[in-house]
Amino acid sequence: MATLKELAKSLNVSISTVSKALNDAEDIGEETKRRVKELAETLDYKPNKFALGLKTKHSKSIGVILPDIQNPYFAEVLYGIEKAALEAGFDTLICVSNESYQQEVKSVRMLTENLVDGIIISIAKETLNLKDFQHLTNLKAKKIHLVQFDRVSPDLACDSVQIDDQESVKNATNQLIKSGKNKIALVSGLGSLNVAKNRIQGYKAALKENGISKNIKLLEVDGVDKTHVQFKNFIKQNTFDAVISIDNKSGIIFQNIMQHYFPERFKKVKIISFIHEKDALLTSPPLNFINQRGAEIGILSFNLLKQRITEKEKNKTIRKEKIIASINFQ
Amino acid sequence: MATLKELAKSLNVSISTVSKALNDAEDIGEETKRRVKELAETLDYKPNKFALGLKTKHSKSIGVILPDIQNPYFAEVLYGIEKAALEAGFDTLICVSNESYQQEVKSVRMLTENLVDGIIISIAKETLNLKDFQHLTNLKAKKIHLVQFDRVSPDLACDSVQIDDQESVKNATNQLIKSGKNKIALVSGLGSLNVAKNRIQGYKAALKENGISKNIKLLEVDGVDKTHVQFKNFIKQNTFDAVISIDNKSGIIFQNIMQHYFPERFKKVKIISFIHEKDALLTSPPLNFINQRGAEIGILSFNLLKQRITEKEKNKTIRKEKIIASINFQ
DNA sequence: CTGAAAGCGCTAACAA
DNA sequence: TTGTTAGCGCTTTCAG
Repeated sequence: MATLKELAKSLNVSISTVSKALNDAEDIGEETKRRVKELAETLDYKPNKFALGLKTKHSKSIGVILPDIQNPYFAEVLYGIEKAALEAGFDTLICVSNESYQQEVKSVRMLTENLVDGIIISIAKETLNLKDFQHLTNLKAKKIHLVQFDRVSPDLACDSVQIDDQESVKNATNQLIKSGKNKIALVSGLGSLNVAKNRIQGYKAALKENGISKNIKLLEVDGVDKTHVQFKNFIKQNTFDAVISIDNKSGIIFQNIMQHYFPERFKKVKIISFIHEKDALLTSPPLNFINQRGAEIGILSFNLLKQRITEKEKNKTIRKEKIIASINFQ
Repeated sequence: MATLKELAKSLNVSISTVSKALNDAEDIGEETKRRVKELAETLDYKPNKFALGLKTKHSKSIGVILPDIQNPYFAEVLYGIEKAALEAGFDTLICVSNESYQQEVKSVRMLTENLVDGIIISIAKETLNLKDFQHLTNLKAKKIHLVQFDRVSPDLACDSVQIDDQESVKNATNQLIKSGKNKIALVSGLGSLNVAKNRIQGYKAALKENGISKNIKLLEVDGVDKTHVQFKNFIKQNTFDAVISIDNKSGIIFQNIMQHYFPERFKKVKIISFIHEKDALLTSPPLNFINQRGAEIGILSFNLLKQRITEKEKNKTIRKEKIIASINFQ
């Protein structure tokens, strides 16, 4: 790897001249700049990140902490973040908390040691339950900016991006009602997450608006892996003409179980689910879906973070972006 | 963050003494070491990575390049790698190539600039087709070690870890045959990947061994997103009593389409699929699955890499690990 | 056994 | 307009 020193020697100028030329300093002659930049280009000069970090105390990189990389929604958000970060010339360090508080603390620590300029996080379930956010509030003192998405804690004073869960589910429910359904069940595999509460509220609000609150039917589980029997019993014991699934798996499972055990009843049921467009094609017929717009959320999160990183004046106003999900009936 | 300088001042010794004490150098008194370490502990001293990297030219970190983070198999391998790396005190930088050659080249470059000690990669489809591995062969000159997994190119002289695809599918096929099936179809969404070729070979080998080569039935597509119609036609036009899916989606889709359009025929068909245990529960009844043992592959890959990084004598022998998949009938 | 000093590659006063 | 220099935090050689 070429260094400033080598460039300087080749061009018979000083190291600082080269440095300044590459950084387009005011006080360097145009001709010199041209020569320096040309040689830098041909030698494929890249500044040494370690020297830079040591000097400047920041790294032009950001950290991302995801609760679960296996969830395609998070993977999609990550895609958006990386894309935006790459374009802006930032490296991205990715950590996965696996929903664990301890792991999240470790991740924050690792990112801090790597002098990231900011962190984008969706908080782990365990952390949310513990309500212990010290590892995150500490970041302010270290001048590391923080943006939350999706799993947003109101206790944290920082920018955030999320789907308007309540409004989105209310919309979806209303659409089902308009299409003639009035016995709508809701299935959740999200446990006690706030996200779940908001989505369920949206569902209830829609039923209430339409005067069918008595038809509320909820199936709530925490994780869907071993819940086939619960699903089957729920189907057996309840009548419904539509189902809303508010996580990324229960809709698929629900449809498949129903099709398998209750094929006749299934024909009259409309299911809509919070899943990725691609996963909607895993079932036959394909599932209707609520698009969480992960990539957009990722891009938006990065842009908020970048603004904080680059703005000189501290702007105290906290930005809370809410996106409405789009709803797709197949 | 505490620095050596601060420790030195507090203890009234020189910076170099502190440095040596923390690194357990031979020539420092036991008592001094104890005092230094104690203070370092209480002040939570962590060496500055940038200073270290600048000095030593390596970073105690590794890079991982995955073709697709949305594939739960890769996510699981990543989990294994991170776990092993964390225990060994290495940071992990993760890149996603999205199956793109250009992105892969960029990722290698980024990792190189970050002075990773080694890279674990599963090569992008596009790169494999282009057969252009220069960005990877270059790594040797930079003393960055390389380990491949899963998508292994024989053109690259480096350690590798993979499922024994041929043997694994042969096993699975034989088990189906033993259970009385003899019209076994194979479905692939993997396009022209080597992995697919090997798996198909295993399937053919098993049929041949059992004298039923005439029953070969293949459905090959590249990506499964918009192939419902192809799947349906295939089912309509062929008779089979079992199906092997060699990617992480086609099995699920196949079962669901069959259950939807051909429920009677479906009852007599046994399906086995290359998917994660959790995804096996997306369908009803659950899918039989071939366990690719992603976490183990991740751990093994990291351990190979770590050996290369830490060994002083260059060992020229290339290690090619092959793991046999386990097969789970539900 | 301990310390002084050089240097990794870079930036940014300050001098010329 | 360009160059000199100090210093970021660390390791390591060499001197004491």
